[in-house]
Amino acid sequence: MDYKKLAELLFPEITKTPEDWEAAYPARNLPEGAKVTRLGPSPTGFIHLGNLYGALTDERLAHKSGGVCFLRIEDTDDKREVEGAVPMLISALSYFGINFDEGACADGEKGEYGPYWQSARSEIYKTFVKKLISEGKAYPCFMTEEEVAQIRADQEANKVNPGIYGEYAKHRDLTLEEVQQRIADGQDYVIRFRSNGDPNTYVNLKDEIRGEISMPENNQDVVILKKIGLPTYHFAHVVDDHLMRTTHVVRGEAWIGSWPIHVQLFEALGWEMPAFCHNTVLMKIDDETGSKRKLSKRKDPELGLGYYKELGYFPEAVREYLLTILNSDYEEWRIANPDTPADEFDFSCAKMSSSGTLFDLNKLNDVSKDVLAKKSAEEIYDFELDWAEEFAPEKAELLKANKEKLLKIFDIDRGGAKPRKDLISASQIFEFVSYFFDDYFKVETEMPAECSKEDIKEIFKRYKESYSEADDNSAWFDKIKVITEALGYAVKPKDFKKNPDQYKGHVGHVSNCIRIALTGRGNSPDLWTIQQIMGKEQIFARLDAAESRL
RNA sequence: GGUGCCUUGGUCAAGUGGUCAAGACGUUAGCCUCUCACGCUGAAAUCAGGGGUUCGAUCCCCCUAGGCACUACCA
Repeated sequence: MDYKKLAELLFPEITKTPEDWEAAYPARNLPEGAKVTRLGPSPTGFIHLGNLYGALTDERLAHKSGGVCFLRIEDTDDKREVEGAVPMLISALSYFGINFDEGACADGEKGEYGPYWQSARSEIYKTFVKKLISEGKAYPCFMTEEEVAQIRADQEANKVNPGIYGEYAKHRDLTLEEVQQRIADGQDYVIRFRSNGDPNTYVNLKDEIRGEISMPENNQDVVILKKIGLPTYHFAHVVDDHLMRTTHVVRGEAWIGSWPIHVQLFEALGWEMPAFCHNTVLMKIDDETGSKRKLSKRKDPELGLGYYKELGYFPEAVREYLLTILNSDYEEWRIANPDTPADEFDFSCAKMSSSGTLFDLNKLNDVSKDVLAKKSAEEIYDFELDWAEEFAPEKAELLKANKEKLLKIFDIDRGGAKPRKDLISASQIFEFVSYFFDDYFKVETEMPAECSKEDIKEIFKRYKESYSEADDNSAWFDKIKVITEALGYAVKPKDFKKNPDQYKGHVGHVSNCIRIALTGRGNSPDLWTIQQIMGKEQIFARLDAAESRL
């Protein structure tokens, strides 16, 4: 068999040589140790937290090392492309701080190693397919999909390993004449890799996250070029990551199984392998079965990135959370370096877990509280406003009309050594401060049982009589104490706890009557501060309204 | 069926042939305190099971179980 003739017969239109492409995409000129990573999504639209989780590894590895992170669209499957998916993907990732140095952009692409859409790289793939054919390392296979399916069915029935290999690779050794004839007959064909692997021989592979992994050699004559003239993932991955000079292939653990195929391909092409990082996927507990499973775009719409944006989580908080579950030493680093930008953390594959992590909303919220506690009132306000303008226009109006007031509200207990940590997300923050606004004020808590209606009325009456906006915090509280004592309540809660029979209640109950009247809730930040923001008019109106509800 | 990966408290996890088996979230007791939050001090809670190897195993080996994934002209 003259393989060169076969190659020429199959790909007469390919005139470029492998050397041409090598020259077109020279080694990158990067500092020592700089990593080149890539994200290779298929353009199917929806993107969820799990995708972000994976993408963050690429981004950190590259940017922490002074390298390059690029975006390559893996659209070799003509059936899956979703309109507008790529711009959506890019903007969602960008919102959460994942930006690419090169590759696909919303309005095209940038960079010297393109095209970055695999569907536009057909000529490149074919050049290398042609090379493999000319060396006898690949061959055309004319079996129809039905034939292949039948072989598989027979194999399963006979309990032998399914696939096209050995005796099942019927077109492995067709003569040049046979190939010519079939093409003349108009038969479709794919190009298969001619595997010389032996499943009884094992290959030892090194994974940056998991260490050494031993797997049987691949013996399948896998398809490398599909009927439609585009490559399968296996071939595209090998060619692209070589030509785009990727140094670290970060991908899901699902790819471990086909790793031996990729190894063979790299060897057949005479290329050096990049480093591999097979990461785990984010899991959740399935509500129905109660067991752990990976995030699904169909079952878990609430884990879509758009959902977090809509709830108003700070992108920085989501990123911080992801970092804490991505690198096991991140949390301790953060405790030791509370004010250092997250980007300075020394992200490493070695600190990644090799078992699937369960998504934990509690933890996300906790991380978010810490992140927000360090923001200024202005930053909180600006974020809140941006969020409202996109998702709740009527709230945006309110926020704009009350900017000064809100800045004061957000400033309560902010910035000190022990800042409040009760702000989580934009939607929750709005809810948290909503009682300041009459349109959103709701009575959520009953008056304390310790206080009778008559007492409450009396408390309000005396409170209004004595109230002065000029009082400072302690002067204000002294007046509360006076009322407390006069009505038979304990000024010190401890006294009440020691002798509950001697008092109707304590100062906490009395002040909570006022708190509930003003905020509708039993819990709130410091009452005096709240009143300074509210102003006398609103305070008195709320007290009167509360009294009328008794 | 075959192959591979994974298995330390409810969750994320550190860790080593000899430890009282870190830490964080959550839960919880208390302190502080006008409520909440913050902060502080405590508490409960973990090495999947069974065999080996060893003076000794969470750690090394084997088996089992469970979870996850791959086994396409999808990625």
